[in-house]
Amino acid sequence: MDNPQKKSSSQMETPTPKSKFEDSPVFNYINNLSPIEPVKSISTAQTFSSLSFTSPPPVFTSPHASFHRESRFFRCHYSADRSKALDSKEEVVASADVDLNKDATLEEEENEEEKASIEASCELPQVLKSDSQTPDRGDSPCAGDVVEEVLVDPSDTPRGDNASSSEDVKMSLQKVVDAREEDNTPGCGRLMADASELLVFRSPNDSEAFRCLVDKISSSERRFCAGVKSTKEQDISKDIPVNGSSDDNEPLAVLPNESVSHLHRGSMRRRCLDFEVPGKRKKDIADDQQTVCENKAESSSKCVVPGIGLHLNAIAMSLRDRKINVMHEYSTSEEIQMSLTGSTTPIHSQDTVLETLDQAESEPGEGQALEEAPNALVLFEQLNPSSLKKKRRMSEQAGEGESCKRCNCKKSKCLKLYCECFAAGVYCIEPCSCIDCFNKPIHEDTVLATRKQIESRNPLAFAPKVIRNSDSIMDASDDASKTPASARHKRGCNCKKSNCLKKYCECYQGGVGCSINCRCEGCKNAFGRKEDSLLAIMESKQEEDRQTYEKRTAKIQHNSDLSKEVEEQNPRSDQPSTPLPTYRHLVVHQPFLSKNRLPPTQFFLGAGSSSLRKPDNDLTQPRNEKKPLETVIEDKTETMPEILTSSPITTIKAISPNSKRVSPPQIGSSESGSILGKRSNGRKLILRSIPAFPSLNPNQ
DNA sequence: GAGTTTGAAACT
DNA sequence: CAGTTTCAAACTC
Repeated sequence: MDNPQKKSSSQMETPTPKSKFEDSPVFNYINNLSPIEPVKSISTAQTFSSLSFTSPPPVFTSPHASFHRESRFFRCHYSADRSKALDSKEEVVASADVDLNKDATLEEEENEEEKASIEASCELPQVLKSDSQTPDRGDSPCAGDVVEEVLVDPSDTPRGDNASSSEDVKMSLQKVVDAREEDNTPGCGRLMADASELLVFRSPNDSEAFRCLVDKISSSERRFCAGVKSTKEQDISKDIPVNGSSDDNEPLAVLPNESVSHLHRGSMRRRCLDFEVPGKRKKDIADDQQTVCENKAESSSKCVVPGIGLHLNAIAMSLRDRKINVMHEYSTSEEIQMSLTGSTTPIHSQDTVLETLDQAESEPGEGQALEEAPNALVLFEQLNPSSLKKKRRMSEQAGEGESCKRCNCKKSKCLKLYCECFAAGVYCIEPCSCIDCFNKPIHEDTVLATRKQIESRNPLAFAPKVIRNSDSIMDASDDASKTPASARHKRGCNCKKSNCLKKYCECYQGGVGCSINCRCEGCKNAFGRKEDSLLAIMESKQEEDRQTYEKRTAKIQHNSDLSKEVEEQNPRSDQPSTPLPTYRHLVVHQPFLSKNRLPPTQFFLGAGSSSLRKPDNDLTQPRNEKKPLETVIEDKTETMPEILTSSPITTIKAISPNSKRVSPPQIGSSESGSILGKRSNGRKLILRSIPAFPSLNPNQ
């Protein structure tokens, strides 16, 4: 803690380069906008890396799916806080230097206090425990641990008192900074950065903490952070520099405290905490607002949310469930916002984002994860509700006496998805009632290996089970988004007896309606029945079809008119005489598409070709159908102009899906009798005809 | 708190 | 891929 020398020595290298970045307004701006960037850049840029990198991939990367979502989310909050921070940024830096000494003296005291408070809380034990339990990692203690503690702190502190909580956070941050100063360990910086960002996101209240952290960091690494950090709170002490999370590539010093954890562990724990924290926070908030005095509840609240997947699922559910009530209980919108934006979720999201990012990069194939990410707000909702849910559950099950209960595994050793903690990507903690639990930092290797194994089996095993439709995805089917079931369960449920009206149903539990993917029987899901979703899809499909049809017809007519004009103007012997070639050409193109993707039957049935698409990833069939259809249609429309230009009108007519409308009697002359016949029916016919073409062409 | 029900996860 | 078993949460009493 006391050695500025160490830090200075270790940090010296980085500062100069960083300062450059920091100086650039663009860099700052980017940082403000997306916390992810800075962190990532750090990790990559870092030379220390090994540690920093190792941490992310591990077990608790599960949240990956939410990547986009979170990024967006962050942006929102971030921007808010950051804008403020930007203003004060310079001040902060300056102040940081000044405060550095001051903070150092106070840090130890604060640390002790924090520890005490943390220990008191349910989760805290876990963190500390993990540290103590896992001496093996002790080699590389890093700020990450501290960060975790910090995160825990907020949750621990009763929410009612924002100021107090923020103070705690601050304290913890300072602590982190101190530790960091002391620590030379490389790679920790990243964690720090994450933590700082997380904190920022966490809640407006925490901003103070941020500042503190920044101050310290800046003090220790002023050059480093100077440009980067940023967020300062408007109201509260502006002097405190907000830390640029990004900054901290520097090696972190080893933490003297027990709390100091190894790098890996730090990351692991941090994640765990992240998940939990949100829940805690929310719960705390709710408690505070509802009843200031519910101390017991606090403990339970601390225990909060188990896992991402569960979170997501449970969240929505909990929201709509009773938990919603809790939300409403927030006296002011501000509070809600705080809880949503600032408080816990952000942290999750942060981690999630990072993890997601990593995964996304590593796993290009997982579009789902990205798709899932869509709405930060949604994520919030999900996360918060889950926390609420958890809270409720804990309070109910555990009762007040028991702090927090989480999993209750007896045979799975908490190394299977049966375990809520494991599934959520978090370590089991004391509140868990599990037996022979291996889901602990001590068994990190085992946990990672198991997780890896499970992921190998199912890459999305740790992804959120409930997928919110992203805008992009939804675009085609806005209707779906409008429907109550804009979000869907990843795989759908398989309920037989619960009618999707109980939490046995994952869809219901996740607060989402059942979808095509569900194999449930007698679905009565309050959030949307499977049948409803089907109907909605059909309707949307029809609507789309109608629109596309209209568009097409209009286009076709327009094209036909043009072509006619062209013909009249330039009567060519070539093309007019040989409509077939062009025709074929077109045909080939279209047929190919249709052939590959759409079975003729589908076309017939699904008049609404494109509309079918369902927002959710799930609808395998609808999606497939839709895609092909869309492509076909587009191709047709797009190709039309070419055809027109190069070929006679007749060909165009024949080709056009709308041909029936265009209804050119002339075409009949050409070879494609079959085509014509098909054509007569309009779109469907055309599509159907498409497949035939390929075969014809070769022969001819 | 114990027992039952339920459906996901895991296994075959 | 389907059927069965295992598992732990959700639920009931």
